[in-house]
Amino acid sequence: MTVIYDPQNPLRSPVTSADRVLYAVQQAIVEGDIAAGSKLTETGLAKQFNVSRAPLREALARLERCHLVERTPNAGVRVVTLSYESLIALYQIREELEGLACRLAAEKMANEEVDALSKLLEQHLKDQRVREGESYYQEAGDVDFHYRIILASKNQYLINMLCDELYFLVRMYRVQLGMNGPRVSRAFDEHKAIITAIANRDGELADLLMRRHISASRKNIETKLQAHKEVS
Amino acid sequence: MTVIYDPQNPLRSPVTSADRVLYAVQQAIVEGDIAAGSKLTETGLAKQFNVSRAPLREALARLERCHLVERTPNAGVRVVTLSYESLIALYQIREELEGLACRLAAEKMANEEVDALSKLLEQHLKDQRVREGESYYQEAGDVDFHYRIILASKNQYLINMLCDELYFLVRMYRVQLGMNGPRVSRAFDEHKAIITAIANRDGELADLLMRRHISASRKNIETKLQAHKEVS
DNA sequence: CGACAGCATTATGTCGACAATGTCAGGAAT
DNA sequence: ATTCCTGACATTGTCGACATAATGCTGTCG
Repeated sequence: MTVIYDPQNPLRSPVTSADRVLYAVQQAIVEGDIAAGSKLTETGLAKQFNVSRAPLREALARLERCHLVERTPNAGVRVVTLSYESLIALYQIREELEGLACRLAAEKMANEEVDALSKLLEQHLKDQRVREGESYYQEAGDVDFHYRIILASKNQYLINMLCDELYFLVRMYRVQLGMNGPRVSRAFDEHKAIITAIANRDGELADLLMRRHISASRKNIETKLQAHKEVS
Repeated sequence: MTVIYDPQNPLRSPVTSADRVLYAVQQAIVEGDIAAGSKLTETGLAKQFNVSRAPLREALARLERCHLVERTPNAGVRVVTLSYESLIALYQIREELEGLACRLAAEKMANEEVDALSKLLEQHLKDQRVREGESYYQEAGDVDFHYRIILASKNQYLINMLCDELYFLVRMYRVQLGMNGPRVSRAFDEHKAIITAIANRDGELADLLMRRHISASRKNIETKLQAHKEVS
């Protein structure tokens, strides 16, 4: 299985042309450089990236896998549009799966890993760039935290579904709606509580806290999305 | 998004060569005609199905998506092998996601849909072929029941993940380990209880019952897998 | 006898071209 | 004026061939 987020390959160095194109287009979609809802033509993208349509089609297929584009047979692919319904649907699943991930992590994480994660969090708290609310670092820190717990679950399907199939979409919502508000410090406290639960090997509590954390995050995005819709 | 199990297209009529090949290979893997763990070569399969490698590669990519094969860059694809760890991992996720599906179905299913599902179940109970334990019909009936609930959740990501990405693997375990034992009647009772909970709009209970139902199913398969391993 | 290096073979990755399908604008008929 | 048909255009689906990387064999060396 091609794991897009490969713990052995965190920098995602492309081994093939299709990888290169995938990473580029993926980022462009997530960050809004390619507008949501716009149509992607194979020939156009192929020219743009100086590759033939074969690797490009593979890249599109993999974009479809992570729900960033939708394909209709004989018609083409279109970048997904952000909507209230999709956001809710996405976060409902995140609650379940990341809750499970927490429960499993509480069982399987080595003490050293827990310490490392705890240190990572402290480091992010001290990091000036985070405190100044620079969106990118904050985003990266949060994603890193969630990724580590998911990976610690050691459940291959769970890892694949969350890191490869859902998280790009999560990031798309957060980036495009500009999630850099006052939730930062509260999120840190929530992260801290989750780690503590995991350290205490209290899977049930870790599960509950993660669900609440994600639920709070969802509510936060909901308000932004509301504002976003009112503008457009 | 290409929904492999399309409620509008339950017979999965192939619209493209890639579809045709996909359906054929998918079934062959699920039913064990292509052995678990065996290597699939693009050229070989292309000749076998009288198509070029382009649509075949797409079919393989989609097989990868539903976790039936694993691809290593520049090395090829290999049919997955059944293992205890994978089975557990798979069912852990099913418990969470199908539990969620039940909860959502209890909210969103129309009364008519609940009645229809209830009737479907009664019909399966009466069906002679099911009572005689013919594996295929029993399998189909169970899958149908679960599919309907998942579809009733109206959560696109949930539907996609369960019906398109996980259920072929679930079926692979069941078919290849010969799940046609005495669990049938108990499963029917469990299904019945789930429908009742949904009819009563008790999402919490439906969730719990579905989790237990899947857990029981897992334990049932675990014993078969154990026997399977001891033989081989 | 075992291990390693080099080569031949095979399979995957990529390419450009053709075929089939969908899209859209313009005109004819109602 | 609106609807339907028609045909040209654009885009996707498929093909065969070439480039490149992995696999397996063979012969040689330790």
